[in-house]
Amino acid sequence: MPLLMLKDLPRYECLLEAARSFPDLDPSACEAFLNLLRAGDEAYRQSESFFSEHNISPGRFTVLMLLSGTLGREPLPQTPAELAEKAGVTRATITGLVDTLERDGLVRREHDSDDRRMMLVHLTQKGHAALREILPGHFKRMAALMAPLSEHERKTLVRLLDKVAGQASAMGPGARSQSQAAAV
Amino acid sequence: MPLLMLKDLPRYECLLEAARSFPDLDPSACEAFLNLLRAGDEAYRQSESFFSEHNISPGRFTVLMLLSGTLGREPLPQTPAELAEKAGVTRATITGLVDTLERDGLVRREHDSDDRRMMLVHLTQKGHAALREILPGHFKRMAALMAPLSEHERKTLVRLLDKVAGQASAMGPGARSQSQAAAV
DNA sequence: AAACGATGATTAGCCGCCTAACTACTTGGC
DNA sequence: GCCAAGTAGTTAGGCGGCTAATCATCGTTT
Repeated sequence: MPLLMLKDLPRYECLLEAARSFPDLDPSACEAFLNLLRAGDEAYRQSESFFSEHNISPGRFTVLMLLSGTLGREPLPQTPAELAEKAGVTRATITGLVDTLERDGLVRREHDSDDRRMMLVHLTQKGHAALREILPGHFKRMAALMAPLSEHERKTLVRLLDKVAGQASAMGPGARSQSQAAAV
Repeated sequence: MPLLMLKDLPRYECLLEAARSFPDLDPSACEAFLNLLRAGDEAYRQSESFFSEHNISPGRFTVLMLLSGTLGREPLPQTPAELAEKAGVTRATITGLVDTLERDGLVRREHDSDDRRMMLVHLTQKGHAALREILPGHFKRMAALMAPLSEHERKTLVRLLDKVAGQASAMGPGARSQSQAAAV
């Protein structure tokens, strides 16, 4: 998540003191929120750093994953609109990502035969090979990052994060709307 | 965190099945990792949506917060290098952010009198007023997002996220290095 | 006094996100 | 058959991140 963010978060004690001047400041909510942004950003930068070693970006990797279908199965061509919906970005963004993936030979576009407004984006053999090369290291990196947490702690983390994500969706603007997708 | 990310994460059962084809895939680590990215992204988008109502971006907001010093205290002029270090971005990025903040009259730059290589960035009165206008709503939004979690769950979340962030730092490339900063 | 190495900030160009507008195409009503 | 409305994808421009290069400045050495 390339986004500007503080490297060191304020201590809880500082938040308590700040709450004196700002009655709307809930110290524990603030602390949790900032820690979530920071951990999410660091997790993203970890994957970004790893992907750059393979000359790909997280966004392009996600597009390749969506086109590969369920892991180990048949590639699944999709339209830019479908990719955008599943990835939670705009169709304009997908155009840019597919442009560079096509330039590098990892995907190819073709018009739908029935409706020429629509494109189908296909994973190429080269794209498939690129994924197979990247995935083991990606999974190792994920596992390494989560190594300090026990199985129980991971389940707890997922449960708490899901609560927050659910609330973000319920709060509306800014959160990604519901859709069905499966890709790692 | 404007970054491309899946809207709906794969179910744990799908990860278990995928692990058959990819021995490096640790299902619980993968699930936790993806949930962290998604929740972090949604939290970021929540704040981004809120800030856009005030014609500011999260990055610029962070710069203003760093210049305001500890909440409620005296503004604290800083150099672009200090801002970059504390925010965990490059000096080039800070140049761009300060450019637009200066254009909008929220900050001003002046050369350091002793060393003219260095700039000092000051928060203006207008910038200070903008912060005071934004902060109550920002804190309310944070509190609303974290409302589904009890105090105990928030503490647990912070503890688990801190473990992950610590591990990211230990893993090196991609993670933000340690520095001292306090700003909300 | 001049040269050199280092530092701080900025600039240039790329990438990935956005919104808004545009182009190509499809569908349905008349 | 024509036209209006809507859809899909792309383009243009802005913003915020990056790297690498450039410019201005400082301190040290000769």
